[in-house]
Amino acid sequence: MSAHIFVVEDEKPIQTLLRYNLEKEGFKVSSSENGEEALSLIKEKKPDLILLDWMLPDLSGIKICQYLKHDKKVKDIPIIMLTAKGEEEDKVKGLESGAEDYLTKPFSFPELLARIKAMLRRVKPTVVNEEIIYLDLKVDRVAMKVYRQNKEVSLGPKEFKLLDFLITQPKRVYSREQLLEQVWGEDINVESRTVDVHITRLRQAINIDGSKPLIRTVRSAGYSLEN
Amino acid sequence: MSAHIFVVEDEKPIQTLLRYNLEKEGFKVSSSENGEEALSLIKEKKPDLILLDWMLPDLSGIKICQYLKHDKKVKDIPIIMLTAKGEEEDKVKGLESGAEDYLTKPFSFPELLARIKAMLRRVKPTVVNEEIIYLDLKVDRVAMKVYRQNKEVSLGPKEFKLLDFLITQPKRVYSREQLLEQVWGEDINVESRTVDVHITRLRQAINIDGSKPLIRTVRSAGYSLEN
DNA sequence: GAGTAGTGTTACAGTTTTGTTAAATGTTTA
DNA sequence: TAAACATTTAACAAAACTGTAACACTACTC
Repeated sequence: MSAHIFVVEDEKPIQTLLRYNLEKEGFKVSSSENGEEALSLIKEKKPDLILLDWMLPDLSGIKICQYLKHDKKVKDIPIIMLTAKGEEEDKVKGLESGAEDYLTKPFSFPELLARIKAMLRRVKPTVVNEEIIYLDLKVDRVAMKVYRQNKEVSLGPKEFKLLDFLITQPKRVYSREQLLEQVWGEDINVESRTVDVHITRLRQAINIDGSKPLIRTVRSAGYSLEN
Repeated sequence: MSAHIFVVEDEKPIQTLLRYNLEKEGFKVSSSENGEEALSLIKEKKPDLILLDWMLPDLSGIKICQYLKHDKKVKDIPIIMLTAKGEEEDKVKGLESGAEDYLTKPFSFPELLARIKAMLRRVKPTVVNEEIIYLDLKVDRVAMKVYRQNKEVSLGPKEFKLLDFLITQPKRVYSREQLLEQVWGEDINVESRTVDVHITRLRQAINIDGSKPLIRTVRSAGYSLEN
């Protein structure tokens, strides 16, 4: 259920505060301090929701909004604007340029949280058919199924999560620590060798015929999904 | 674009003002001055959007909201609350009870209009299928009947709701929490194991012959309607 | 009022999944 | 090449998860 939220906010303290609180609520958080960077990161990461500060040093919020709403790949990501107090004009413009909601600074975090939840609740059914494909491997996040060469393979929960995470950025090498944090959870305390064992199990599970292993070991660094 | 907007507002002058302005914008407008009437009219007319005053003589806005959001037929109609100034608490409650947005009185009409447009733009045309068919399973939402291989099977209310929800997106895996929220209701407090028991009962009920179970268990995740 | 259907909870058994350990295997370095 | 280091794998016991029967309770029906 953990949704991914992208925060565009140039004021460091606010950004930190938002990140801290959102992560405490179990959201995955990415952020950027300027518009240009935000645009490319958003297209790369495809978050589930965007918190967008209206006043930015380079691009204005309205420009970002318009830009995002004209890009097929990201136009359905809901945007909540954060505006300075009393900028009536801006709110109207913002909503007209495609933002889904706005909040006036200063705002209470519970209120923001309620808005975010309301938004995600409404939007989530739209996010159907999340399928990720890499080579002959397909992960269907909605049905929670994995296919290799169009044949379904059965994975245990951990194996599924592990693969699901690895496939989001194929070829990228993740350390055991990163995998533990992302797949197992930060708090949990598990030997780092455990990752190895699960990697082995995952390898066996997705190894239809005696073809390539599909998971690369990078000595003294970690693993990546790759042939 | 003529959408149909329903206004629930007990203060006559405001209602008149809203109606006048909305109609000038080309919307079709219906309205009601009290909660009870509103509920039945909304279910009858199925508007595209609801403007809901938070302070009403009989039912409170929050009650209306909850009521509407638990009624399958109207729960997807977006609601914009109109709250008195500074009722922070109310906003949060409102959004949590299912409202999509709110506006604080006094508000400017352009702003309201922008909100309405943003909301309508976002909301997908709700497909209210009267009959949903998946494989040899048919759910008739109007008659509240379920057929398997054209033979009627009798389900209890909960089982019906459960199946009705599962069939809206076959193959999609729902967690026990999601099922509790959607089928039982958010506020209600029920053990999550209860879902298991009802799944078992539903399985037995729709299992005409000794064929496939039609409901898949996804260990550590939830259930999906699937063979 | 007794009888019935529908619900929610609990307990138990059976199964799957998981983390750990230790030995085996592989790779780099001096 | 040997020593040092890193990864793979099998085995096993513990933990987690699920299915279902049994039971209690409620709300209705006749």
